[in-house]
Amino acid sequence: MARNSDGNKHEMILDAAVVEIAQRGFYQTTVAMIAKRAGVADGTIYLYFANKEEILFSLFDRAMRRFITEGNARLGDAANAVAKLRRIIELHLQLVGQDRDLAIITQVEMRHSLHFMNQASRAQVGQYLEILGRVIVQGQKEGVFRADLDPIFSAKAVFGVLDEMATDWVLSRRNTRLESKTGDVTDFLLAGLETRSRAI
Amino acid sequence: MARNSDGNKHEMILDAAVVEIAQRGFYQTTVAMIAKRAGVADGTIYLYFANKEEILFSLFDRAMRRFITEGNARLGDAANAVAKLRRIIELHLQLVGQDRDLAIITQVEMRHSLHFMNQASRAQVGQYLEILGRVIVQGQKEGVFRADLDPIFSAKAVFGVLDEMATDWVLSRRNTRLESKTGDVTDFLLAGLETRSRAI
DNA sequence: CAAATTAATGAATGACTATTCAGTATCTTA
DNA sequence: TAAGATACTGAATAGTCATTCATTAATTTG
Repeated sequence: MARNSDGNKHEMILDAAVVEIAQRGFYQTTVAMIAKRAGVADGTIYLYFANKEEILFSLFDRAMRRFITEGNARLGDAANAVAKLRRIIELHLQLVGQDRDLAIITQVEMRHSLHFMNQASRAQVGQYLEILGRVIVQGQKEGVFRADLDPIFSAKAVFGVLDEMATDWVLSRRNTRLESKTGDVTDFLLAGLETRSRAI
Repeated sequence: MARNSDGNKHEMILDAAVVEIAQRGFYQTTVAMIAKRAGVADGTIYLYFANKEEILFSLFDRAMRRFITEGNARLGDAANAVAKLRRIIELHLQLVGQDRDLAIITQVEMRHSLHFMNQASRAQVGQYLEILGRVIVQGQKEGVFRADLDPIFSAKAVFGVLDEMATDWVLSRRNTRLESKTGDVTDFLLAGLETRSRAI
């Protein structure tokens, strides 16, 4: 047999990897298992990826690219900082909550090594934190966010809350939707960020 | 040779494991490496632990026991909810920030498998979340925390911020102290929790 | 002090699995 | 349609490492 008959094998392998790794974890998943689910021979994996670890890296890349594309597409119009922050929270929970297997990998599997966290993952998270930071600075300029907050710190705090919600959702067996936390999160974070002049 | 000449071997092995696993990650660390650093033979490890994974579990247990002991010892006197929350934040950052190797393990290495996260780790985090939740309920009864917040949600949000600070600290090479974030965190979280009646 | 008991050793085992590569099938081109 | 290129296969390889256990050493007991 030969020749890419149906779909893109690269994609098919990544899709298979998501399912297998989510189920068993990266180290318990063998290359053979991924190959089997993808419907290719073991050796074929190595025509598309240099080694097993690169599958994980590619997985993260693909997810992050989608995340950013989708994000940009849906964030553009938001005018003020509060609207932007609302949108980011909504988007984050929506996108992570969309695919549980992928979420297992980003929230759990991918954090398994300093090496990895430093290399791929944190660089991307860093970009995300920068975007958040800029929104916070904007809000401070608009006078709606407290001026005394360190934007870098605040960005991390926001990310921390979102990330914990995501992890909690992944680990809970219940059949809730992650999106359902959007209101609570927005409420809590805005309370922490906004100036009190508009108080109740 | 024989007979526990110097210290408790169980402890010595765990101490060695912390260093080795922090350096290389759990899967890159061999039992032989741990044995070597602990100054015992490979086989000796198995007189104290059923298998390699149990070393990781025990590590977490020991850390958590210390965390709780220290916590109880230093939390007892705090009277109102705000004081308690301040103390918890301070304590969390102080205890995690005390030992970087251990922090690498709790913040990174330990999160590498759903299996583990479900079993050991999350059960303990659950207890911690309960304590936080109770403090928040107390604050609501005292009238200082917003009554409309879901305590369970709020506890997770608080934990999320603390956990993100810890992870960020572990992954940053800079020589900061984690404790130095105490003020910012307290400030941010109280703003999110407190009623606005006491405004500005 | 001679059994008997306990603690520890570390070389050998056995299982596992990432990766390779010689071979096979399909497709393209001239 | 024959030769060449391309894509894929999957059995074999080679290395790694958790775990075992026969043996040795120290300690205790009678």
